[in-house]
Amino acid sequence: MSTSTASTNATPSARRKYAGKDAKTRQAERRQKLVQAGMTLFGRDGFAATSIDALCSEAGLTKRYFYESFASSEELLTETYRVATQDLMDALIRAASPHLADSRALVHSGVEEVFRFVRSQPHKARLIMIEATSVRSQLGRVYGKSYGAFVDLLVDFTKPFLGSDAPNDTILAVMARGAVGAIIHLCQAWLANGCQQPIEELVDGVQRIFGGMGRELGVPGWVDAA
Amino acid sequence: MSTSTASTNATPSARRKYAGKDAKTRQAERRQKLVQAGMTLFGRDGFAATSIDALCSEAGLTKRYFYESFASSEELLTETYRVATQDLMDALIRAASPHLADSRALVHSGVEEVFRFVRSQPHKARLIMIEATSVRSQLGRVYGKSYGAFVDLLVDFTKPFLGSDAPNDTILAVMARGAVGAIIHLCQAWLANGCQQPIEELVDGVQRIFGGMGRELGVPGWVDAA
DNA sequence: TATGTTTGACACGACGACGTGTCAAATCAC
DNA sequence: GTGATTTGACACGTCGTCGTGTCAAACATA
Repeated sequence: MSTSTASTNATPSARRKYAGKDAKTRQAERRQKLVQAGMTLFGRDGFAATSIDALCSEAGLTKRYFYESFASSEELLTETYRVATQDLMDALIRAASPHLADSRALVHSGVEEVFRFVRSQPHKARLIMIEATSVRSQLGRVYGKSYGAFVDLLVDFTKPFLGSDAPNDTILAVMARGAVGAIIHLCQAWLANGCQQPIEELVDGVQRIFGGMGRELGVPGWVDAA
Repeated sequence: MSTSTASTNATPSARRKYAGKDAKTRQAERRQKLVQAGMTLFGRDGFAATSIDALCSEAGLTKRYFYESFASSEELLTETYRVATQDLMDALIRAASPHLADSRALVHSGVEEVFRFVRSQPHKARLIMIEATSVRSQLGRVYGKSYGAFVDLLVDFTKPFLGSDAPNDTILAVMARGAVGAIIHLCQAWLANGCQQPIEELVDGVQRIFGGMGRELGVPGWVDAA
């Protein structure tokens, strides 16, 4: 498929090793390098301002190897976004899971982790929070799904604490979507200002929003607290 | 300025009327047409997918007149965004101002109006809610300012109702920013699904978020209500 | 009607990005 | 060492957009 020579087609010596690595391994490493370059450039300059040549240059590869792994610039963006989102999701779960029983600590640790993530990996964050919303077609669907995953995560974290008079799932979903949106937008504004505002202030504000929602939903830890 | 003939420069006969209209009037009308075309195309196809030729074609003008009013595609986008945002702001104030005394009605009318606006003018909404966040440089600043205006509006609407134990302005600003972000994100998701979900559900969810925040802030109408 | 301005249509060169192709150098297997 | 293959560098043609320029037709004024 790669070369036009019809004779050496199947797998005669395609498994040759280079640098002690399998052909498949090398290919995967190149792909990995491209995704990494995508993190840097898409996150720093934005999708529209990033050319395939620039990506290859950043990855230390040539265009040939770009098209080996991706059919278009947007395809790389989609994969890059997927990886970045997964990273955030992992970090979030890792930070929050020790506090599954305490709703206040759960919110605090989760929210704080998001802002920490944004500050420590601004490129990745920019990709997730800003660049993703803009690009149409392909990424649109991926973004929708991924965004929904965070909403679902929030709902899952919340459900165990819900009171008996909580609203139905539809309204709950709207609230969760709004809550995720609030955090995303705070991150966007924060990034736009170079993450200058102290994290504590942001966490405090978000926690009050969540606190209000917690009261609204009859979550035990919130209803009586000041 | 327009032609290079240095002789007819000042205002010898530049005030000639065409179609019964002043030169300045015609120029303003052309500019207006371009802004309208920007609403349609930027809002429908996105900034990246909209060429200057397409804008001129949509406006029924030629490129000459584009550069007469704008130096670049992004300059038109900025102006288009400014107008669209102003429209939303006006609609919002118009809908909310009859209910300045009743915090519940204020929130309900305001939030409902936003969703109504989005559904009735999806292009404009897409421009405000989605396209604006993506484009860098010029628009970045305008977006920040405009977004801040909505946040300020919300704070202004809220302040009269605040209890004595309300948090300081910094935290209040974070909460307001988050609240605006929640609405924007709900609109984004709503738009992505073709505005299928009933407005009442969205309004209900947002109102519960605001309700929680109202309780958190000690707003009279919210603290005791179910 | 005659004149000069405004307008619209379109052509032009420049530029950058894309996707493909070529070719020599580096590298491994035998 | 020899041959085959992977790799990197780069050239090429194509395309779309940009910004400017040209030119004839339409039109208002005298």
